[in-house]
Amino acid sequence: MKTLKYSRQRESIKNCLMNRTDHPTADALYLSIREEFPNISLGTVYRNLKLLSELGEIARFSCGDGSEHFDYVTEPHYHFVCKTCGAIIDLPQSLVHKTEELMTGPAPGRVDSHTIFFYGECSECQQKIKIIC
Amino acid sequence: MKTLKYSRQRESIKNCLMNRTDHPTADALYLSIREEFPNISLGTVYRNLKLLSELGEIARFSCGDGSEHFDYVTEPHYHFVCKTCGAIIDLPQSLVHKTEELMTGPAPGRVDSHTIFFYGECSECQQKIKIIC
DNA sequence: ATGCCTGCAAATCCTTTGCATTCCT
DNA sequence: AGGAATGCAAAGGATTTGCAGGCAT
Repeated sequence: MKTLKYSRQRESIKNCLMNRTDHPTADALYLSIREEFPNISLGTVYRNLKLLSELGEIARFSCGDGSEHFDYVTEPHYHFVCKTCGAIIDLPQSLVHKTEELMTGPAPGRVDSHTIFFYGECSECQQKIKIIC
Repeated sequence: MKTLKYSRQRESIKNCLMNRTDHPTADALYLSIREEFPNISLGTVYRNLKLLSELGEIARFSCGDGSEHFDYVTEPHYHFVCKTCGAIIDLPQSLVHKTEELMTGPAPGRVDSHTIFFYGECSECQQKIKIIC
């Protein structure tokens, strides 16, 4: 079993992630945390995020925008990704159960988990006036 | 409208991708193509894959393993990812229609598309004897 | 005191880009 | 000829890692 020793930095990373619902990247988290710990290093943020996701305390996923995102919510759920502003929004968990029923079908092996990303435009962005270039 | 001038390299990239069902990365494709074009450069492969995916001739996705994968099949379909060997296997298109019905529900905006990744272990890997370290 | 954790910087991996040259049309 | 496309190498962004010193137990 892995031994984890307390560290203020890791504590603050967990807290920061817990208080956000925007699924930040390592760098976004780093920028927030620097307000409390001006000396924290990006490497420490990466190291702890990796550690915590390996322990299953947080979730990690990539939605295709080039960097990894992190989530304090580890229960299975889906995400909506706005192509315009990049927002990542949680979808209700009830969808997961319905989807699981669908794939009890023809999987080429044992399925342990699955993720869904929906891509579109969030309602906020839809309301903005579009400038045609 | 974008003008595309013929090039042997791009032709070979398309052909190579068409003949594979393993959803290669840019680098994997590069290694294959080098057998026919020993002088092709990795940059050219990346440039053409980017171009072709922007034109919608091929599909591009990331499944969380750190690099982008490419697919000659552009019709919507889902993927099964083996956690053990990394294989990426196509799932039947029929699932897509069923899933679309599920999310006509509570999306926080306009949904244009979606992707699903199933993670597990493919039947081949399941059959292999596991060595306990 | 021991060993995990940190900050820093260098290293690595993946992808894009600038430039001079070559290849299509 | 003129404009794309290429090869090469350098640059860029994201993430990991090596190391010496610091902190928790």
